[in-house]
Amino acid sequence: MTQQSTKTEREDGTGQVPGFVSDYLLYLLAAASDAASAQFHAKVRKAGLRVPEWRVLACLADTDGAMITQLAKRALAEQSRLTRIIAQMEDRGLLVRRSDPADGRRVRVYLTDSGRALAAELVPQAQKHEAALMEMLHGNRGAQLKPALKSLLAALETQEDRQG
Amino acid sequence: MTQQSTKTEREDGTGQVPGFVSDYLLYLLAAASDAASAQFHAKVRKAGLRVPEWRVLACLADTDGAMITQLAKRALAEQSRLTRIIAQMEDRGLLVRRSDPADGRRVRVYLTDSGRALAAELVPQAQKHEAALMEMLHGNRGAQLKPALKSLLAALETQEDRQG
DNA sequence: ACAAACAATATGAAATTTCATATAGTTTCG
DNA sequence: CGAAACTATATGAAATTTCATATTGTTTGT
Repeated sequence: MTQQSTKTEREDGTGQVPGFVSDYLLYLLAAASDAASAQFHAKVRKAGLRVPEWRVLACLADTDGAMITQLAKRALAEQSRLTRIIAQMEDRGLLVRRSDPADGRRVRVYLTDSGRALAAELVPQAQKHEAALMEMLHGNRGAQLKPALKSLLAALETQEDRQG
Repeated sequence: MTQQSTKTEREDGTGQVPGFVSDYLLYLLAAASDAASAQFHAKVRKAGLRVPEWRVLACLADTDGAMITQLAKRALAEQSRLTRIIAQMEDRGLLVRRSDPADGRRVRVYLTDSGRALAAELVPQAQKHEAALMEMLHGNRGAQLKPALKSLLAALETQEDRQG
């Protein structure tokens, strides 16, 4: 029996209780996402961006000229929120919006040189941070993490598609 | 440039590009967390709770009488935000706050009968939903997901501890 | 070609979140 | 003991987010 304390609670910060939450998949996902992102997100903020802005930047670095709706999905933000984030980023000169000549409802978003420069600075930092994380998981089950997550995402997308 | 497709874009909703983001661990974690939670969080809202409130409820179902700070960590919310969420939940009669007799700075939070009843309704629903998710991943790499996430969390906590 | 249905983005207004800091209680140590 | 340092929670004020819906543009069916 390692710790059958009669104390009311543990003093280890997270309040390590066995319970439901600690083994609940949605908690593990959210907590892991939070914890894993924390350090890098601090760098993002030092670079003058908030997290959703960084996400937009990264998405655009991958796919310049994306539509608002696509960006919202990819950057995990609700559409009206994304519209305003894009507006702010445009004000700061990181990107420009142009309506799609082929379909006037669509607004396409393009990085400016300044935005591209910022992306060129942050993406490698993100990759470096990711490498450090993977390194940290070495020997453990790190190698299985990404494939498992992709698998989950794929399954969920399939499900979504079936449901409309 | 890497992108030699002549098409302006893909039409599959997520804008499936190879790119950086799609294979980036922090994106996979955040996206998986989001997507996996979506359905259940809809149920939570139908039960009249917002997501952070549900988290608080679940945490308290595990560890009644937790402190604000502990709850904030566990429910993945910033302290001042949690304070206000707790206040709202108290107004709704889901929980009560009592200051710790042993240390007057601490506020301990206890579920009321009403709160406990709600938890007793939602926790099994969460478990059922989780089971469905795990089921969905069957044959895939589902079995490895939780251990991998726990491993990541453990590694990150260790790291945090080292850094203070 | 027209109206209805649909799709993409924008926006007002209320609610929430954040950030910095205030407040209150506790521990440390000279 | 008493002051300084610290810890836990609360709060004001600005900024952001959400929700519902408006606006604008496109497609479909007749």
